[in-house]
Amino acid sequence: MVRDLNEISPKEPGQPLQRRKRMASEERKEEFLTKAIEFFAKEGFESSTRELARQLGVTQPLLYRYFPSKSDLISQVYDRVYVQRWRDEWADLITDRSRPIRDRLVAFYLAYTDVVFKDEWMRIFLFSGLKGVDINRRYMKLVRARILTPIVREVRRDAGLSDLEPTDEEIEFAWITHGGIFYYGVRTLIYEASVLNNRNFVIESSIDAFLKQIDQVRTKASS
Amino acid sequence: MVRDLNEISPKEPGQPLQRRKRMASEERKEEFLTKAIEFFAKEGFESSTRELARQLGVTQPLLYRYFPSKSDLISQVYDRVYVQRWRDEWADLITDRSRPIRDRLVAFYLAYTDVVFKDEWMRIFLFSGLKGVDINRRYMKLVRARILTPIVREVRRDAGLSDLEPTDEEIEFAWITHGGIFYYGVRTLIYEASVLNNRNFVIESSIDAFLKQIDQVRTKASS
DNA sequence: GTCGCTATTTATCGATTGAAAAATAAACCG
DNA sequence: CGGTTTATTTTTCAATCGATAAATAGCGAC
Repeated sequence: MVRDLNEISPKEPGQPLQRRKRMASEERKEEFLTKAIEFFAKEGFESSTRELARQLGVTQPLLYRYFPSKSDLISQVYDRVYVQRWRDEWADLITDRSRPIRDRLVAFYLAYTDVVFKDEWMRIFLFSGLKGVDINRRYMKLVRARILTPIVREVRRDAGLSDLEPTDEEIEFAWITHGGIFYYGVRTLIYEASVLNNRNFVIESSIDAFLKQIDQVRTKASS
Repeated sequence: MVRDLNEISPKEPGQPLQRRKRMASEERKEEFLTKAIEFFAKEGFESSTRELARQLGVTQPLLYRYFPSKSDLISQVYDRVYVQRWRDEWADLITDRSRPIRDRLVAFYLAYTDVVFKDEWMRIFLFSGLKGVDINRRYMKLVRARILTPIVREVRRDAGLSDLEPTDEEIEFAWITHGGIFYYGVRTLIYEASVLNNRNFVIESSIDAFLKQIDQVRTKASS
């Protein structure tokens, strides 16, 4: 029996009527991946492939033509969020010695939070962190190596020190400052519990407090 | 057919042999709830009641004698973690005017992190935050009302100000400081990515930075 | 037009899920 | 010992899960 696919009222009323739309393989995969990021960010990685397919307006087995398994799809979501949204230019903002150190740090955190203060990014980061996936820990190491260490080195240089090698205390204090800014994003985007909608204020205050305290942190470390 | 329950080698070898142990209803529920906190903290709330029962050494339907549904069990887990672990004495540490303000804030955060820097507490907080449950937002309001607002008021008083009413900027900056400390716990316990295992250093540096910056925050707000 | 490729749907499988109902037995009382 | 209570297990169900295989149809080539 031949079914009329353009039939307006399908047999199952709950089902969205499916008009087949053939898409080029590449852009279809792109569409799936983009939606998967949004979907898993909102619902968590335990959510079903059927629900994802439903929101895409396709059937669930079609996903398996583009991704061999659910966990493979999730891996590609991680890659999109963690790897592809990292900007190598961030390091340049920190080390641009033509500008005062405060300006550089503020400029960096404005650029950085432009990327990570997104609902999708934040939620996927938090979900994957709780799952203990490897990519999360690698991301933390990347932040330390490419952001925090350069920050501390530049601040040391700005203070006229010849030895630029950061101590553990300095790195930890840079982490704390970083965490304070990051957690503002979590409060704003996830918990909807921020008081002030002013990213500039948050970043400037945090950087100023960091710069005021870092000398003492350094002194304590050497004592 | 009568089965011998004391049989040493049961028919299904994978099954842990179940010797019925009748427990008083109250302590059984207590046992279930305690284990449920640990279990859901580790595995997430999407994990199955069967696996929880397996770890408890009982059958899955027995859980439903003590909790009407899975979501009810989860609610009671929330209550245990959020409500029952809150300490009213924390506020007293902040407002104890016989001590210098710095000592009070350090003492408070040592006491506070004694409770929340626990794997269970942290993970359940993060899981429930991502699920957007109401109790999470209520907790954030509690922190603001019972911790951050008193802190800012005491700092204002210490600075000799007559008006103790906090501005939004002050509360937000207190949140940032709080978040920096909190995020240290997340890094240590969840991401296993802390540099320094020294809670005293983290709290003292954070409080010192806070106290050095708060005047400027207050000035900017009034301008 | 019609033929071939393949994007898409249909149908289905085995495992797992939360939950209810019924059967069983441990503990207490007389 | 016999009887009652109820904690616990056994059995079972309907939904839902990730995944596979087969059927179907859109679309470009000729």
